[in-house]
Amino acid sequence: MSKIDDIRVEKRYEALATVLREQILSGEIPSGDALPNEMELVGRSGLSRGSVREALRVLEAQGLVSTRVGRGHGRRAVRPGAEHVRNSLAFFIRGQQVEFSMLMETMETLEPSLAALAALHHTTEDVALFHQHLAKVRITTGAKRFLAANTAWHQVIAHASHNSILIAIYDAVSPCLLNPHVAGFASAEVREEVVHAAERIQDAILARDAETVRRRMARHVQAYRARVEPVAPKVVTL
Amino acid sequence: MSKIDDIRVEKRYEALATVLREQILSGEIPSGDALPNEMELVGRSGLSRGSVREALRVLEAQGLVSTRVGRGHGRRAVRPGAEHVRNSLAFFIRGQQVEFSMLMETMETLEPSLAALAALHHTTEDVALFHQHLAKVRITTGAKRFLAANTAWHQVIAHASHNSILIAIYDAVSPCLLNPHVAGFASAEVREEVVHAAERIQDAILARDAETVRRRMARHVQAYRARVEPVAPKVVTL
DNA sequence: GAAATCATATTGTCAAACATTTTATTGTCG
DNA sequence: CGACAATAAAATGTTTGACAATATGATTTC
Repeated sequence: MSKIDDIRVEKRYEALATVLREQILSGEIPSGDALPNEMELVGRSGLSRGSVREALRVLEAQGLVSTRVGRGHGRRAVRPGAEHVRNSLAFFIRGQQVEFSMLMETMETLEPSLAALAALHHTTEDVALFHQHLAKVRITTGAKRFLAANTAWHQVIAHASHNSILIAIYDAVSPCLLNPHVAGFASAEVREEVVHAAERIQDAILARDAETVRRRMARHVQAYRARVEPVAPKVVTL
Repeated sequence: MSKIDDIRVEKRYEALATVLREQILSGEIPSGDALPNEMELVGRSGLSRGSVREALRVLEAQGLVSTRVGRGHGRRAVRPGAEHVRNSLAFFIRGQQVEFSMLMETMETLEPSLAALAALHHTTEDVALFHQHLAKVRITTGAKRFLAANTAWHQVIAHASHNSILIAIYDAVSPCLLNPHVAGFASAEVREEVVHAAERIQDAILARDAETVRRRMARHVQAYRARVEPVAPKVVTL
């Protein structure tokens, strides 16, 4: 006998969710447009209100609709954004008890590429942010605030890549690295070293020299890892 | 007046979902364990069954619980896995009308790193799969099947990195590149070139020479991009 | 015309029943 | 005693109907 296993009948609310999801993702219901209200969907689908609500709840959890109560409101279709990717990645990282070294590998993968892409794609608005944030890093002295400023600069670089997929991933992973590592930035020496590296990276970005950017950022992240990994907990708890 | 805007009262079912989600992610309810059944939760939470069900539906959509009906079953806690990340990334890519060049940038970021990590972390089981899949690529001639075999080989390399974060992302993105590009692999010349590149990459992986692997894979992916991008549609439709 | 009031549309919540699915139990027959 | 069939039970799925909460739109009042 061949597999007649796992036949999983589709539940009614699932079927409705699937239909609506397809309409949203295909653009048949454009992003921002109102969905039919619950009673309307009850009428059209033949399901009860409870089942309709479960379908809508699923879509909401998947980031495809947003809900507001009150006259004139209701539910709108939403294009799933970076926040949602961030969420599910965060669940993954927490749930899988991901090791710190794995996060660092991910950063070593992402940051050089993001910076290289920033070198290629950055705009004049990006440049303004570069200078603004690097200046902030230069003048910040406290370990904790220095780390925050430095992180913000990295963020700005990442966003200048204008690659929303990589940005979404970066935004999901980078917060996981912030907790315990303040200590590594206590000394003025280390801070000066970091500022110097950032300046050289930013210079190369402004010169649109992608390969130099990639090399320098790779070294920078490796240095960060070498400084932080001995102190960091093995498993990320978030 | 400061912001008293967007006060968003938390709905009751949301509150319950949050509590249960925290219990699952923290490991208080270990993965695989049964959740309390609906009536039990009704009793404990004071909510109605409908609200309890909406909470559970949300968690299910977030990949944190699985449901089976029938005596002896019910709901189990689940550690959110790669499939869920894949899903939400797929929604993002579809919904945002991502450009093809952005996908290629992502692959150019991921593949060299994945291969380099595979060089460092691969096991003997991985090696067996390497040989097996590369052999398949060598002997496959049809354009379509060649592309499939080649993709499978890349997949094996990626998984040998043993970095589940990067693997999840890779698995989400790589299927988006499969549709239209079969034509690029029609000629025997191209196929031979690809096989040769794969062999050299695999040799370096087996030699655990990560930097050589990274360089060769980077070139390989760039060549792929150069071959495919002129033919590919600008926006990914999936 | 501005402010207060009321009406209405929409989602949120509760309650109780019945349907469906799947296992566990029991009972019957050989 | 064991295999198989019938039945009970436990869990989620679905329906129906009502009322609560919320936020806007319409109306009245001054």
